[in-house]
Formats: sequence, C-alpha cells, structure tokens
Amino acid sequence: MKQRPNIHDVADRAGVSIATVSNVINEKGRVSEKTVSKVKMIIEEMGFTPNLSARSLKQMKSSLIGLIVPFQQDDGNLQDNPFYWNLVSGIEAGTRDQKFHVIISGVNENKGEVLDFVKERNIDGLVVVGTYQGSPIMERIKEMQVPCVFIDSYLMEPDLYQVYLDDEQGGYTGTKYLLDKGHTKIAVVGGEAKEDGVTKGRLQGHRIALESRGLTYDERYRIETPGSMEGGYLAAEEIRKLSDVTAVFCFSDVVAFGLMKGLHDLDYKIPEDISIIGFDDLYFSKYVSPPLTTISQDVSMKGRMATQLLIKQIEKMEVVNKKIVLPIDLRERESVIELPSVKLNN
Amino acid sequence: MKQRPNIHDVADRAGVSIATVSNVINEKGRVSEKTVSKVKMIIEEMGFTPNLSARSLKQMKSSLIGLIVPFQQDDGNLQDNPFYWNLVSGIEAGTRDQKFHVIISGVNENKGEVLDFVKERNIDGLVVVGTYQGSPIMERIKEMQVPCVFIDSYLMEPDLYQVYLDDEQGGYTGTKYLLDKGHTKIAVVGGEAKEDGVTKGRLQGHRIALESRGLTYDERYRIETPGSMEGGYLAAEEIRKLSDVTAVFCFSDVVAFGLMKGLHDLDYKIPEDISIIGFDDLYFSKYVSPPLTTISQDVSMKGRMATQLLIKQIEKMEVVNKKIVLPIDLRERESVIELPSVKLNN
DNA sequence: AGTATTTGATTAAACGTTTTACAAATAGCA
DNA sequence: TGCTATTTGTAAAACGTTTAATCAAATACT
Repeated sequence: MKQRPNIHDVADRAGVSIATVSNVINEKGRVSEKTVSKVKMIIEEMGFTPNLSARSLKQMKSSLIGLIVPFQQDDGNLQDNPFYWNLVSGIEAGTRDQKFHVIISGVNENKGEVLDFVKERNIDGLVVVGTYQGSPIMERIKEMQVPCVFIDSYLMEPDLYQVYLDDEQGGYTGTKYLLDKGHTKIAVVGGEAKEDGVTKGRLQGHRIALESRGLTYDERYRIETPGSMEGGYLAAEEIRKLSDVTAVFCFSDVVAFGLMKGLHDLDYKIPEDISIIGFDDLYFSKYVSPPLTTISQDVSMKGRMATQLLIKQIEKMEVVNKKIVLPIDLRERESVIELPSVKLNN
Repeated sequence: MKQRPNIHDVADRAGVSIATVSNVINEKGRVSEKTVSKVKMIIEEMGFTPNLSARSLKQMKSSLIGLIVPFQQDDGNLQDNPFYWNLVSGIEAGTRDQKFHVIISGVNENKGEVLDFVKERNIDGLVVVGTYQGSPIMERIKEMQVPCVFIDSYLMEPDLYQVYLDDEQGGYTGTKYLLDKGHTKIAVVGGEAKEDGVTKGRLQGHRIALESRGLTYDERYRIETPGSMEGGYLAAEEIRKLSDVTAVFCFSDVVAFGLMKGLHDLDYKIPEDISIIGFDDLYFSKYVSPPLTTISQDVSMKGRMATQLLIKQIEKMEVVNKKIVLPIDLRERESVIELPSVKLNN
C-alpha cells in the first residue's frame, strides 16, 4: 500500500490515462461529462490531492507569495509593531479560497540579502512592506523580475503596483479637526520626511489645512522622532519646550501612546492641558486613557487588497489601476478638547 | 540563453556529471577536493542556485514549516493579539541561517479544515499555537503524521513536542507578590479553565500560593471572561460587585488593559483603590497608566525555541526533552500598591 | 459515399533534482 | 606482479505532474 495516491493510481482505477486525470483536475482540455464525473468520483474516493512540488517543477511556479517585512536593526527580530500582525491577517485572508499560500521572510533593509529563496522556490509574487525608493531591497527585487505589490512604500515609478493610504488626506483631516476645535498652535510628531513618503504626505496635508485657514506652517513645531513608543516618550520633553502648544498631531498611534505616557509623567493632563490626535487606530487606541482620537485606517483591509492586487498581477488579469489608495477616517474619541474661544464662535 | 542555470549547465561547464554536482551541493562524500573546488567555482561563477521544487519532488520534503494559528470566530481574520506577532518574529528568527522557511496559515479551530496544504506541499513540520486536547485540529494533525511542536497547548500525551510557560509558577509568583504586598482579597480574571490548560495551570499556582499562607481559594473571586480587551472591560463590573477586593490578577495583559479601562470608567483609581497585576508583559504594558506590573514571558524566545525543537524533530536528531518549559519573571511596575497593614508587619 | 472537421482520449517528453547501482581508477599489500 | 579494498566518478532511473503532439472514432459537410 502506497503512502499517498498519485495521479497514476487514479488513472488506473478510473481506466483512463494520467493526462485525462490531469485535465479533469485542472478543468482543461477536452474531456466528456461522463469521464469527468467518473474521475472526480475516484479522486474523492481515494482521497487524492495533487503533489504541488511536482506541479511547481513542471510549471515553474509555486502558488506561493512571499511577504517581505523589515527587521529590527539591533536584535534579529521583526519590527515590533502590532500593525504588522493586522497586515498579515489581511494578507492571509486574501489568499483564502485561493490556491495561494503565504511565506514570510524578514529582511534587513540595509543589506537587502537573502532573497535567494524567491528564485529557488519559484515564488510567484511578493508583498513588500515599508521600503523606499532606491533601497537595497528594491534593487534586488527589481533585478529579479518578480511580480510585486508594495505596501506603504512611496515609490515614484508609475508602473509599480502599490497599496497605500491617502496620507495627505489623513494629515489634512486630522489638522482640520484640531483647527475646528479651536487649536492653532499645533505640534506634529513623526519620522523623517526625506525618503519616507508616509511622513511627507501627512505633513503636506497638515500644511494645506493650516494654510486653508490663513495660518502658516512653522517648522519649529515639527518634532522628528523614531516611530516607536520610546520615540513618543522622548518627544514629550520637546513638547514642553514649545510652551504655547495646545494640541499635538502624532503620525502614528504608537508614538501617541509614548507621548501620552511622557506627558503624563511631566504632569500634563490630557486632554485638559494638551490635546492629542493619533494616526492608525490600533486595537489599543480606544483602551488607553483617555481613549485616543485618531485617524483610522483598516490595516487588515490593506493587506487583503494587496494580496488581491498581487494575484491579479500574477495571473496577468487586467488591472484598471496599479495604485490603490485606501481612504482614511476620523475616529473621534476623548483625547482632544474643544478650546473655549471657538465655542463662542459657534 | 536560458533563464536560470541548472545542474546540467554547471555539470557541462565543469566537465563532470550532474551526479557529481549534486554531491558537491549536498556535501555528500565521494568527491575529491579538486573537483569540489572546481565545481564550487563554476557554481559561484554562473550564479547557480538549486531549484527547490525539484528537490522537494524527489525527496518528498520541502524545507517548509507551517505555522498554524487560530482564526477569529466572527470575521475571517486571525486572532487580534499582538502576542502572535512576537511569536512569528521568534519563529522566523529560528529559521534564519537554516534552510527552512515559514508558511503561515489560519485555521478555524472549530472546523479543523484546510490542512490539505500540508500534504500537498510536503510540509516538513508544523508549529501549532493554542489548541487543546481533542480539538478538531488535533485530530486532523494526528492522523496525518507530520512532525509537530505545540505552543501554549496543554496536551496530556507525553510524547508530543511542546513549548510552554511554567504557568503554575506564574500563577504562584503573581499571587505571592500580591500577598507580600498585604492583599488577601484577590480576584482572578481569565478564560475557561476546562480544556484551556493555560488558565488551569495559572489557577493552580494561584491556589497553592494562597494555601501556603493559610488562605483558601474561593471560587466566587474568580471571573471568567474572554481573553480580549472587551472581556477585561466587562469584568470591571464584576469586580465592583466584589466590594472587598483589593487586588486583581489578570491572566493576560490584554485583559488587564481592558479591566483598567473599565475600572477607570467606574471611577476607580489604580493602584490607589485597587491593585492590578497582569500576565505576558506586552510591548504596551510599560506604557499604560499606571505602568502595569506583570508576569513577564519572552514570547519571541518561545517562538525560537519551538522552531529549533521542530527542526530537531524533523531531522531526527536526538532530543533530550520533548517538553520545553520556559521560565517566567515578575516585572514590577506601578499598578500594585502595598497595603498599610503589612507595612506595619515589616 | 467520400472527405473534412470536431470530439475525446492517449503517448511520451519534459521539468531539475537525488539516489542506487555500478564502473573505473587508484592504493594497499602479500 | 597479481589480488583485493578503497576512492572517485558516472549512468540511469526515479519523483508526480503538465502539455504538446498524435490519433482514433464520431460527426458533419458536400
């Protein structure tokens, strides 16, 4: 007794050739209704499932998509942000009921190494998150000519497939909200604005909102800090120096959490002494004290869209638009207070 | 010009047979120093990398390990707990510098379906998270005879490979800490204690600690709730009913966060009115207000250990112990206050 | 009736490895 | 010098699919 029935066993039992069985499995070629049902019955009966390694070998593709996420610099771990788990969740969900599976691999953004597995395993496509124009990884990826979808990676080339947020809209909406609540001295805290297009876009929206009210963007109110809780915590000190600030727009919730903690430790009351708005709407955001008002995005959806887009690309289906821009949403909670001055205007 | 050089191309160029090239690649004996270095040079020169699909087909193994994580019941997403991301990080790290890669798949714990890919793709082994004795998944896994390591799944069979925390020690340590701080009316909040061995173990430790002080465990002080923030939030109401409680031991940080929020909304001050201790030590835990005292575990390490254990099992290396129990650690922060009564005793 | 077309199924050659069995060359030893 | 043992290398057969090329039978068209 063999371990696992293969296509030959099925063919023998059904009294047909292996080619016919293959055609039934793949719903290809010409095969009569009668034999289709016969073969299908036998397949069911014997519990046959195809050996995908064999298929991969023949077809030079694997029904595998790779998820490339950046390392932490210091220890060998992946970047410690729950955001990624939501993303994975969406990507995995996007493959369900499809034949694809997800293989996950961390890469050191600086080195861009270890993408060998893509060729070795005949990976069909890649979802790449958080890289930037001209990064070592981008170079490696480009030269190996594999279908790709980039998430949250601002890349200028117009023929790359991308899924990202409408960051400018987000920056605008958040700032507008603060302005409507009467705040005019608004600090922003986020990462570098250079290659990192995420920050750049949000900053741009922020500026536009200010200018729509006749205010001018002041670079001194911009605090640059790593996108971690530690980064936010450290930013609190900077905020204190800017004594006239009444509200802070954090470009990520994680940073906002750190900042809230930092301000708390400096004896600020939120939102009475200072208002805070975040960006991301993490699972935790409605559970911090006070619940964080934030720009909300559906991270899981982002992953799902990316997967769908990638699969379309792999299967050479027609794609109307290579760039998918997801909408943002203001989630109003309790970390922003309305300034009295505006209350009178209403 | 071919797309990608294969073993034949290398053999031709080196003037040897493909068998020899194969032997060089796999460092199997029977080939002289001279030819080894010659072949290696050619491989380097041509940029040859083996086609793993072909290897898989021949060897009936894939160098792929599957990570099985449970679904959320309602939507199709994976369980929304950052814990899993840390785990993935550790598992991924455990495969680095090994030939293995991780393929991730969500399964609905209740249905236990869709494990077909394990056979179809010749998956070498599985890391399974959070299942329980007799679950549908367990049944399916058992019948397909694939190497497995179970994380946080209390399973009685002694010959199963497992990685888990010393939950009993954790329950003991947390409770002991509260007792030392003078608390005697301690509520515990966690999941079901039936099949879920995690809760069971922690509860057992809790009881032992109490009894070591001549106290008896009282079932009325135990609150059963889902292991989510919502669950914790809801538990606050229950705590209020137990009016004489001075401290709460939450069996996960996520639940503790929800509870803190819930108690806050009921106008409790933490830790002044009630002390709280958690379990897990998430990234967030030191950033909530007040910073959460908690039983700490190294989740990433857990993933790494599981991977190592799995690989050993796959490669049939000798394993001294099939069960790895990881230590816990008390992380003392600010959510627990010392009761005056004990202060006098010191 | 004779020929062209369609339909349904088959044969055999790939895909790129690993591996078994065997041959050739070299070394060891009397 | 012969005989055996060891080392180094090879040929060929797998592994389980897909697919291009054929083919026979059945149907359709003059």
